[in-house]
Amino acid sequence: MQKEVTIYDIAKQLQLSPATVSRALNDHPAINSNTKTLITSKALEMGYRSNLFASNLRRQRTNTIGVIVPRLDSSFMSTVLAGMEKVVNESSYNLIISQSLESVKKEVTNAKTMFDSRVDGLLVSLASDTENLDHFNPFFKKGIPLILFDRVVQQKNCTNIIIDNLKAGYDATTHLIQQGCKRIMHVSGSLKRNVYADRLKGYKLALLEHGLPSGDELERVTNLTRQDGLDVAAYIKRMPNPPDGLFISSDFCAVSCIGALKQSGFSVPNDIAVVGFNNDPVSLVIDPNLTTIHYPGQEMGEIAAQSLINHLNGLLRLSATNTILLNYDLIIRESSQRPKLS
Amino acid sequence: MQKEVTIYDIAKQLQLSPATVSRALNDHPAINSNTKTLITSKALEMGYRSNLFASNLRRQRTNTIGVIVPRLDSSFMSTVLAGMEKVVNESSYNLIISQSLESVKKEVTNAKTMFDSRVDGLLVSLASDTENLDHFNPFFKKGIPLILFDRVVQQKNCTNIIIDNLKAGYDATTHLIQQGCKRIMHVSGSLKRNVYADRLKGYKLALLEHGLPSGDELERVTNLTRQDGLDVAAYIKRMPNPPDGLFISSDFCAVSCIGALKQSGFSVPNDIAVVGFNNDPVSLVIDPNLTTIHYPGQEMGEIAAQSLINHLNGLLRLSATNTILLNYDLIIRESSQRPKLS
DNA sequence: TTGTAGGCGTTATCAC
DNA sequence: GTGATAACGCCTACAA
Repeated sequence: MQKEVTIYDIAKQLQLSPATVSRALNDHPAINSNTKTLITSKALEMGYRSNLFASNLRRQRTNTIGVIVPRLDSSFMSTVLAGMEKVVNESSYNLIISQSLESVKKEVTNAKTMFDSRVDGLLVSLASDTENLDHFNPFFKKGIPLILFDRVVQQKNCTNIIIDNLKAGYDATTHLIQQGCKRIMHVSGSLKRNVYADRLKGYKLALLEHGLPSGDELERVTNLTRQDGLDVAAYIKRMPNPPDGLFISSDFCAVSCIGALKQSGFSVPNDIAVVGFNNDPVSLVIDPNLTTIHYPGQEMGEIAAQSLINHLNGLLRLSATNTILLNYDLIIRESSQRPKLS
Repeated sequence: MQKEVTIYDIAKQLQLSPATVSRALNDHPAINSNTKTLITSKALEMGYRSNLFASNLRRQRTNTIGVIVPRLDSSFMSTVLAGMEKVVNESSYNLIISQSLESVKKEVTNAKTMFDSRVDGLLVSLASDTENLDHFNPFFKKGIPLILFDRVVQQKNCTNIIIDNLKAGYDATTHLIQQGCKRIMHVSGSLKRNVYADRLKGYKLALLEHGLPSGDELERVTNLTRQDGLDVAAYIKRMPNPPDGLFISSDFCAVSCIGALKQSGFSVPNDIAVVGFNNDPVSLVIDPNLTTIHYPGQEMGEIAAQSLINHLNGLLRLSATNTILLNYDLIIRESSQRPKLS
């Protein structure tokens, strides 16, 4: 365990003061560029690495950003985190990542841990049963910025980064309508979450505009698990008047539902056309390949992290009602394409 | 932005010295238990939270553990990380998580970041193309412990936490043999990684023991992607003498392969019985449900984290050649079950 | 453009 | 069982 090199060691070697070394390493403008290069090369040579803890202690900030997501095991979240990581690495911040596993309780614990770790800011996507942001009050009180992404809640104090889920739901449903569907069912997740509530609204709006039937028996609120997909299929089988179109707010659930529907003798897309959401890799595994909504996780992560960092560096004021909308794509595959009725 | 409460504030209020407060909060044995409760309750009342950075600076350790995984978007990794998180939270350590996205290059960068963050220890699962551990040399030189899990490399200095992949490969293959398969093919991932190399060995061993044919045309080394699954199916279709059993080292790849095989007119399991690996949720989506090997991610994460923490706390010496083996299960589902030939 | 000096909040060492 | 004090390594007024 050799001793760490400090700015004092560099200063001594170069006959300079530690202050100058510190400034040079932080690229302070008032330092002669010659001494600057001298110092940085010496630092490299000596294997110096800056001590974040001393620095953090002194400047009263941690250079750490906390991330709380519902789960890590989705390809979407993985790309979001990759995006955040990219931005954060370039800015010499650190990331602390934790998962709530869709439980408020764990989310509260995570928030507390983040608070105790004194993160400079927080990037959060809410658990499915989170009712409010009370557990983030300590952050608000201290003026620690919080950015919500994907699963958000409208609230002053925090920026939201989302896609237009209402419009996406509308587009998905409209696509089914254009394929000739007359009776379209929607399978949603917890309506506490904007992503699901908004998609449902978009679905309803599309139905309304085209004068198609809607109503409780065509709307299922579930947890969007594999089992829920199976249950929905069973439900459809029991329906006296089953739907000919199905919009499910999650690919994974959609895929398990399609499997069960096929087993029950339904043909997809001919009897029932299906659209999912998220463009999960599993959408390419199922036969027929699943039509779905794709949206850019990497970009969402980058923007969330960048906005937070800009705010922390004083380059951007996150105003109270700031919402950033990203684009999405409807990816049309076999599961929804029906022969044109002419 | 109200001011932070420090041990000085507590000390002043209680007419004690900061030293005593510090000791009490750290549960030092030489402190009167009355003063101890007095101090802790006062600390709570004043909303004190300890400053990790001052503490870290002073004790010369960071209380942070770094984790590098190939990808976050697998249900297996997600449970591993949940396990680590659990242990780490209970021990008041912090976790810094990053993904290499299966690239050595990124893994090297990640390692550097971890080094600069002065993690106390490292938990790593290697990228698919990592050749050696040179990029971890700075850690070895400094005596920073490194634990490898799942995707490991035998090397002095680091503990490995794995399942017996050879035996698992053997068991998977033997299961196919017991189902009556006579010509079994194996689809593997990069043989640089123990997990794939060992499963291949187990597969070969099982074939050898039962006098079944093996050879290059029955062994495919791939990246285990969706496309690789399709390619394998196409390859099988072209084979003059196709296999009647298929052991694929990843569920996701297996599932895409099954899809393509079915499209080519093969029946699974009747023409070809299939076994995957990892018990990914997708194994329950495909029809027929996929037989696979399950192993405990949560436990692997917990053990990895706990071992590291015990080592850091001096409770356990990670000896040079320490390998911890976990159990696994063969989960038999429809994809491999053939009618008994009697 | 560079140097001086004090302090960020803890904890470890040494006293008493 | 408790207190005084000196670091840990860095940054930043302020001075030169």
